[in-house]
Amino acid sequence: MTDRNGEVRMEQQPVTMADVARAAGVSVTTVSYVLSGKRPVAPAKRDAVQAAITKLGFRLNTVAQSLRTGRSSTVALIIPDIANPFYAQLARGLQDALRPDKYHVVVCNTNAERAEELLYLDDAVKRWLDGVVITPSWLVPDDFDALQAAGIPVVVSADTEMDGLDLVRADSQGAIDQAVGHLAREGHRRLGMLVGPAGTPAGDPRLELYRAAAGRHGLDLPASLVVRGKHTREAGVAGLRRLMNRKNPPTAIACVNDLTAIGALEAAEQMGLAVPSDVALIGHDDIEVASLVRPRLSTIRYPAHEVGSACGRLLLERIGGRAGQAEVALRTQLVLRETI
Amino acid sequence: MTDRNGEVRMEQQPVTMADVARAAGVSVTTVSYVLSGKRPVAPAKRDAVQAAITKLGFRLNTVAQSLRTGRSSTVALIIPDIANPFYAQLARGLQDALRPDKYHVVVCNTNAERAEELLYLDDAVKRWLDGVVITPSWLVPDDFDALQAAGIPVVVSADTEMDGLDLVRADSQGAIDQAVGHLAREGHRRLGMLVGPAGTPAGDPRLELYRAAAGRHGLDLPASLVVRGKHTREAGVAGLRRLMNRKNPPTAIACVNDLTAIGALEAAEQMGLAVPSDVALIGHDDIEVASLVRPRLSTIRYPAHEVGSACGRLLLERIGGRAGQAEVALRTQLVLRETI
DNA sequence: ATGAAAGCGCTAACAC
DNA sequence: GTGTTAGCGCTTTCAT
Repeated sequence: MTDRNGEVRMEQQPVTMADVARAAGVSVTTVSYVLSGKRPVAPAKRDAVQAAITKLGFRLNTVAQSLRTGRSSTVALIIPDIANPFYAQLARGLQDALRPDKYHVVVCNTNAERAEELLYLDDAVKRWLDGVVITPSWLVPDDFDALQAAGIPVVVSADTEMDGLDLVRADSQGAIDQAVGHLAREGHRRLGMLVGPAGTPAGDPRLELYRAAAGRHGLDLPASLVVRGKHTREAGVAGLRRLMNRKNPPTAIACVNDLTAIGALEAAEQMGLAVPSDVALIGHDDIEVASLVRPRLSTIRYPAHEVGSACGRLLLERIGGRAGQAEVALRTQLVLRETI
Repeated sequence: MTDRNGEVRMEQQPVTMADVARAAGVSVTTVSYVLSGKRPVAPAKRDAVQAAITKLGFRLNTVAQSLRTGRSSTVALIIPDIANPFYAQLARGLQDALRPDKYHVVVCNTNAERAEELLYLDDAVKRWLDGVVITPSWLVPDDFDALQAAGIPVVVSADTEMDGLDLVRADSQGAIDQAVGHLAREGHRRLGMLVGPAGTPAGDPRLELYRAAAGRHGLDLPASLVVRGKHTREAGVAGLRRLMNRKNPPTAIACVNDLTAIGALEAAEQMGLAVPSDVALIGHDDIEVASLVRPRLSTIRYPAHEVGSACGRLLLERIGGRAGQAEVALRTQLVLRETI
């Protein structure tokens, strides 16, 4: 390699503990213990070691440490897409919770594909990661067997329980009920929904919640008015078009998240439909853009950053060895803006 | 730990290569080579090894591999904040470029603080990361000496060259010139700017570009009209307020990025100022929300995803051992919407 | 309070 | 084509 002046430079040999020990006139054991503080060291030697460390520019080799201890100080965050603002916020929350303990977090994008999810789980055991937090799109509990066998704690962030795994969720039931109640009062009778694939954590739970609320408030949410798709803006535009082109379209549409709702908003505008007078629209998550679009999106606030940090704290407990299954449920909240 | 049924379960011993070798009746060398393919192995033994691997559920221990080879297959992405959509996009681009090679990327949020930046750089050498891509807020070339000494490739994503380091940038000069030209034609004469701290890669370059363009087109960009701050929405609202409360306010404001521009937009609305008739506003980056706010934000498109993947490709080259300094410059482009 | 030494699981000379 | 073996740099038991 070349340095800043274009001259060839040797890569320096890394300085090891043995080097420090030699320079300080002590054993590597002593060096190790001044670093870890796990056993008392005579002040004189302590100082000698510190001096040698700074003089030589020694840095503890974390991978050797990991090989020895079996702990890597890194956790994986496995999500559909970091470019989705919801997950970016969640990632931030997780990292904030983990930083005091100096964990690294590697973020893994699955594009909501099962193969990718599996691959990253496998990676986690191969790399001896200390934990994983995941928002699964297609995984079932059995898929985590290898992790469990390897003793790697998993916390899942999802709406719905995954048999035996730690869970961080937000309970949207109350907020959804309120939203649907509001719709009913506004005179809506036919509700449509844009949601994820059937049979997945990303598809069923929110739909069920809306279905139940619709029943309670006397709205119709017929199967013909639920359209399945990805959780993207594009899916939102496609979804609204399909719904509003039905012979008997809904007057209100619930969207699985804000991204799809925003797509729906665009599509409505393109079709010349006014929101909420021609179609009411409701999102989920309350990502930042929700309040930036016009009309401002009514949505169900799902606190991504808090979810992330809750996942982090739970993970830390598990890594620390505290066993047992936990389910932490965050508060969700209807935020009424201009689209319903 | 407890398994899904609540029963206590032992953590299984990891299966090692030695186990596989024993089961297959070969040496660990052979196992290693069937895995790496770095030397031919007799088909019969190959099959025996494969069989043993699947039978025992063996997984290569990556950290042992790293200790031995000195390569960790992970790189760091060091940025101010993953919750900023621009960086989230960049992260995605980087990951997409790196995935075929199975690199892990750990994302590190610095909050644009020098201490954090330094800390993560140090981490990179301690963990023997294979490379780092960074958008520095405060670092100077000397800060990278330890990485260079350790032979860890660095690519920086910034507007301005950092002496001796690989750089991925976009050249905004042309687009900024166009934007300012447009402003001049619209009759603007006093231009203000919201920008980062002086003396930093986040502060100076874009300001200089605007200053030069202003000069060329006969606009004034006096020091009294440049306000320094963070690159956040909040800084945007504060900034616009300060500027528009001057005795002699600007008629147009250039913002260092879209987030601040959006903050400015909000502040303008709150102050009852119409955009662009009372103040024209221009952003930078063209993150997704730019086209979602009303009025739609005119901005300079800086392709985050492409930048990220360019960083990834460059890093791969360097890790592969190709030396030399590169500077890749992406295309930037004025996108005219409704705010200027 | 300190040190010697045995590995953690793997790779890659170096023999054969 | 295959195996033996010496480490990579650290932690930690065991002895002193």
